[in-house]
Amino acid sequence: MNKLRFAPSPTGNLHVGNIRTALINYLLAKKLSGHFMLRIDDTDIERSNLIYEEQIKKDLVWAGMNWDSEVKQSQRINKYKEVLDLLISKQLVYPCFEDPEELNLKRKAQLSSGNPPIYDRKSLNLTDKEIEERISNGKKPHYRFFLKSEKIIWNDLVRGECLLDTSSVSDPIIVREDGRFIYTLASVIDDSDFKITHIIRGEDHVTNSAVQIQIFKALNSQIPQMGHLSLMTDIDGGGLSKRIGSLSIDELKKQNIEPQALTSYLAKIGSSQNVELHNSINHLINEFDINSFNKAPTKFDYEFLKNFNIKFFQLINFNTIKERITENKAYFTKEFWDFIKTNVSSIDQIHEWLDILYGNFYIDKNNNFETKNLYLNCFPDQPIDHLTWSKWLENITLKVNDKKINIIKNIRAFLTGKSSGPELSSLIIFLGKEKIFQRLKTDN
RNA sequence: GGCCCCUUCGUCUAGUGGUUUAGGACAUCGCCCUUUCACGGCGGCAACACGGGUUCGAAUCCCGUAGGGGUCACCA
Repeated sequence: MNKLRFAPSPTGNLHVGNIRTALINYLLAKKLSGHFMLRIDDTDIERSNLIYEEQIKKDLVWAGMNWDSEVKQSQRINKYKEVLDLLISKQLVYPCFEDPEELNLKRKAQLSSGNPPIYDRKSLNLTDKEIEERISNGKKPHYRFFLKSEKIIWNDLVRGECLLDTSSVSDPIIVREDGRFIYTLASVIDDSDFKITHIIRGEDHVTNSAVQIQIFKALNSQIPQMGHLSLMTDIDGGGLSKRIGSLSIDELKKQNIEPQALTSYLAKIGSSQNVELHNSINHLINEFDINSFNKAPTKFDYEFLKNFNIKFFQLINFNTIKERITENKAYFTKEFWDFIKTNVSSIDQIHEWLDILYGNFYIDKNNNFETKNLYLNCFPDQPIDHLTWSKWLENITLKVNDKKINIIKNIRAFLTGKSSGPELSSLIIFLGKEKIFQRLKTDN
């Protein structure tokens, strides 16, 4: 059974980068007829917040992703402790006593003298006696995983063969001084216990992955297949993280970006597949190909998305869009949709047109009522059909000396209060005689 | 600064030494359709980061330069 996971930390809201990772994991899981797990990585209790957790779930659902199982790292601490003890007994993990300031200072010194800021393993040389001494003095240890010096090679699902020399990396801290577990270890334990088969995440995790491969080995666990997506940048090529705030899912919703538009874009960007609109996420699953992704960083083009989002309304099918209608829903028929869809670019606009045609739409009375009256008198005295419009227009032109285009503009304004919209020949049929008369009468 | 990755039209990309006047999609521009706007149809513009090699021949291989991204947390 193939099993993938999305593991957000509930320390903030989802942004486009996160949701792309979530989406690609989801799509690959479903493509492989596998299982998609949501794992809440809340080991950092200080920064984690239940509010974010709830919002993340809402956002995932909004985007059309449902998870098959869910787990929270904060509820697995006992398991982590067990594994830690095991690793300590195998001497793969060792206690350290430097405090953060000390490490920071050391790093800066290494950096300024042109050396890579790698931990010097000073605490590794501590004798048992020295360790006991520190502990009895009230000093609390944090723990590091001893990284064996080797070249780690894996066949990356998107980057091909990858190589990382662990001698260029510090022994990772896996337990903090206060006893809380760090992601590096917790994640491996979970991936191992829950039998995750594929780990797809951003390129920012490649070093982690190499380190974690060694931890998987230490735990005698099966190493999942790894895939590292290139990161998205902003349109100028700068890191996206710097502008996270403006690209939160919340903000996209406010900008009326439709979930299908977003996921259609995010599932294909950075790959060799063309961005096309899907009606349901199943289309995306069918087309998904992890091998089509490029190693080069991808620009997140918000203008593209906005434009694409407009197209959404031309291509989305009736049933999908109907679910989104909240007002005057009874009037939202297939006929109405086919009539209006090329003239709207947001749900709000659909609601507006429903109101114009069927609701208590208010029309400005500051119009020329002489003209209104004249037009009204020219209205063909017969049931409205597809010929009514040309007849009506003809009647008017016989009586007034005005360009047709002006008459058309006037009628559109009188009837809908707008300067553009769907063609009037159909519009008057939808509107009906009663409303037409009502809106042209000057004393209403 | 060390290490890793990347660099083809505005954007996402195809391209693995000759089939390439570098292909597609989206955007853009023009025309047609349309008694509005839009949709739709047709067409145009538009790119191999730079410099050296290797080769009969290089977007493609090698070296260098420049630029971008990532990472080097008691975050995930």
